[in-house]
Amino acid sequence: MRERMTIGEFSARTRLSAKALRLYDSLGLLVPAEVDPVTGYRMYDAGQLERGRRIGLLRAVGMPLARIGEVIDLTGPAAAEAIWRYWQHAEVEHAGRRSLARYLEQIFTGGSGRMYEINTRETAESKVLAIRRRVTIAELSGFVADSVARLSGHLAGSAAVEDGPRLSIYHGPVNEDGDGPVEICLPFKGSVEPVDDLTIRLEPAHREAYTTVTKAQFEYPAILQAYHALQAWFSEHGVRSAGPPREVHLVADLGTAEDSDPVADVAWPYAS
Amino acid sequence: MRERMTIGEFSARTRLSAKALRLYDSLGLLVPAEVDPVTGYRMYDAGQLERGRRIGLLRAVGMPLARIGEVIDLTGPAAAEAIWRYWQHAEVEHAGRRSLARYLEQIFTGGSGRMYEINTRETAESKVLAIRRRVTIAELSGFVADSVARLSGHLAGSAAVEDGPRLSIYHGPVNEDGDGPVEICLPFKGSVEPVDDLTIRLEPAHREAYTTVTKAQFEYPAILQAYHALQAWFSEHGVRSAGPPREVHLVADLGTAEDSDPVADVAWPYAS
DNA sequence: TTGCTCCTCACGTCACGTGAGGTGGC
DNA sequence: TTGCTCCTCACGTCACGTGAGGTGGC
Repeated sequence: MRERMTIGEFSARTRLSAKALRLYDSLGLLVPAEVDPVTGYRMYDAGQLERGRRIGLLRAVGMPLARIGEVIDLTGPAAAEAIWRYWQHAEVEHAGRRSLARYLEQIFTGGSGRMYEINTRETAESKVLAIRRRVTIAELSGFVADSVARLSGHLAGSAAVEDGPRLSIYHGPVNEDGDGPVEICLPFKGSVEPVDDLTIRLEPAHREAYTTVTKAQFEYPAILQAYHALQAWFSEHGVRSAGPPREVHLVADLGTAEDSDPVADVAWPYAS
Repeated sequence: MRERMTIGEFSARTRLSAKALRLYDSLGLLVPAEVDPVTGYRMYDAGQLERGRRIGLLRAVGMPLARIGEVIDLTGPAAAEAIWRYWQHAEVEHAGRRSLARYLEQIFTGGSGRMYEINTRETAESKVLAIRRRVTIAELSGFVADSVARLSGHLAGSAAVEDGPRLSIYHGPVNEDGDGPVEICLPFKGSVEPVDDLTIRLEPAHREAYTTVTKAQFEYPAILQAYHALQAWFSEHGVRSAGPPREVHLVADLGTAEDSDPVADVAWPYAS
């Protein structure tokens, strides 16, 4: 005979609340071994205790229920990799927040915040091959990589050649769960036909302020520091932004860069 | 003349959404310089941009709006300390999650999980002076410290003496935002009068399984590992818990302990 | 007059906690 | 028969996003 228990006992033995258990049931994440069709009473099997406890531990690590649903039935190396990947993401986010927290201490104590050196330059008008989409933070790095590959692939099969560093232009705010239109641009010389959602346009000449960031400073949310430093610089110098901010890619492949390597300029067009 | 702008422009220049700005207004966190009494249009002052940006940065660090409300008007060392304290808390939490994530990789890959050595022992019946309350995770360490001070203070002024290590007994689950009754107990010899919410009771003799944890393993959520290891041990040995789990304090002052110092036994009474 | 921006509800998200009001099992 | 446990709504929390339906300003 298998050992059966009510939700109350199962709750005590897994340290999950009854409310949480009912939710996991309705989501199909942890379904009682038996539900009385008349009373609706849930009966759990002793063999389900370990699954319940694992769900509780994964929640304590911060994993959302949907993700837990994908992970909970894995075993062996597949399970280890899924958890490791989730955790690496959490580590990167945490490192970004740490960097921002330090920067905030600087700002609030009135430290002149000279952690970012700001320079200015003129850019010339250029033709760009571009793709634009609304993405969330989580999709961003994948979108940039895919887009660069598609755009440079298309250029390679044409009568045009790349001419200048690649750009990510942020037409709206991109943060935790909000999304904004992001445009990836490859400046080129020669001529190229538009195809599918790839467009061709002129990026106008302008004056911009910029600061160079390292790979560690380039991840969200640490990257916000650079934006803030540029905005502060605008205020100090009595100028105003004159277009969406952009990231100017200094390296082709982020994967091979060290945390302390400069990988991009964060640049913002401005006018008096 | 001060420079005034609509919510749309203020939104673009702070990269905060209009929805967020309306929320901050209603919370009194960032109130527009002027609101048209007829149309309800919000007009912001250029001088408010920096405040808006700081709120955005603090949100990106993960600080809740209520906390931001307490911090945003601070300057100098007071501001630095407030941010630092918040961040230290985040660091401790993150370290706990990291430890849990490693443990989960172990469990899921079927690693026998021998990260915690489990032993058993018999405990004798003892008189305890105790205080019990429902607390959340955030209040827990303060509650333990205060309670120990109150209980030992009361014992010091009586005809009794402490007799054995101090206990924290968890009568219900304590986690992120849920709370469970927690009881702090000081075993003693002699006699003592109950006062206010301090009670005197017998802690019964029992057999318990236990594992010793270091200071690093003692913080939530890393501490969940020890509980899980004990539960797994129960399953392996075909026994059942016979009372609420407890933490047996091995050191008087956590503050002076190193991360790798053993500071407590996590113990759980059981029966066949 | 036509877009564009702004306004205020109201509902959705996520993972539950907390009653309310009612019933089953010992 | 009396508590205790269990059940299902329904609403609250947090920090917004996303329409719906309506209006102001150029």
